[in-house]
Amino acid sequence: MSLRIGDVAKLAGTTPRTIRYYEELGLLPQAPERPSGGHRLYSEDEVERLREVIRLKELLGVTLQELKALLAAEEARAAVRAELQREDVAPERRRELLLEAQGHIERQLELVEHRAAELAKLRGELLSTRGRVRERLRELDEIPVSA
Amino acid sequence: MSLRIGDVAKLAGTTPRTIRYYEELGLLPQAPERPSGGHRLYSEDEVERLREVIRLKELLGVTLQELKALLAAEEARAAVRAELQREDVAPERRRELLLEAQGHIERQLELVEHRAAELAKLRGELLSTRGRVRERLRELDEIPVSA
DNA sequence: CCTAATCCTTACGTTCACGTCAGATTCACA
DNA sequence: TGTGAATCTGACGTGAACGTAAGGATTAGG
Repeated sequence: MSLRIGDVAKLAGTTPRTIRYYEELGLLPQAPERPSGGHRLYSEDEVERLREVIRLKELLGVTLQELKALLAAEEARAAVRAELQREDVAPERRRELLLEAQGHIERQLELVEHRAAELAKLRGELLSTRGRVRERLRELDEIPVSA
Repeated sequence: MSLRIGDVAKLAGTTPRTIRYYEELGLLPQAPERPSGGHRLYSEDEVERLREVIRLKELLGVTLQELKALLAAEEARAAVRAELQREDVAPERRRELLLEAQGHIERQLELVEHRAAELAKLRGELLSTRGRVRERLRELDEIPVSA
């Protein structure tokens, strides 16, 4: 049910130190739960969140500070989810939250699509180069046959 | 015709220090040309090469050491191009060079395609999340109309 | 040919993203 | 209830990827 920092680290493929560091930077909520002992306790959701942070970091190649800015999105969405759970939210407020979340998603999408496009371009170049190399190899193979 | 290190840096959007650093690591040929003065002189080709290094670094998110290994590909291809220019290369040697180049390209492709796939996945997730948010916004818009 | 701009090497400094160690505290469990 | 394992908070260490400063040589332009 509740995981300790070491468990979370293993589940997410990282280390306790990294988790504390991310918390210190504000990439993770400042202290999910701290029973009287002072030890951090996490839920499965926190593991997911951490996995997502790591994934974004690797895929987008941004600094942790930039990532923190981007992750305002996640927090906003978490807030939205939490607030939207209750049915008694004023439609106006609902709209506000959703629009904010949408903006953040849009920013992430732009970043992702930009990188995806660059990668696709690179991939295309590599493919055509490989094609040329293959052709030359075929040419080499044909000569001895015709000779 | 021949560019100095500062020109190359500007053209490639980096600094002289970085160029020297890359040369030191072996990412760039150890010293394109050094007339009696000792100053480095580059050609347009070197600028392209440097741009490519920077591009790969950013897109693949690898360390400079890993990148150096990957760039053995470029050097092999450069060698191939140089050697294939001359028509008097033994077909056997030709084949050898081409196969080597092919192997390097294959490695780059694997890396690129892996990252591209991950990015595509992330993009898909973001798109579907955006879709859901949009839907909820539409729902919000409809209620006042029916009321 | 003279001078400001650029370049050289060497070497120390810096930022990021953690690793690692110390000393004390807390937790799991036999 | 004791005890070994895990966690806590500092604090210092580290590797990667450069930045920056010093002191001297070189080059470009008027």
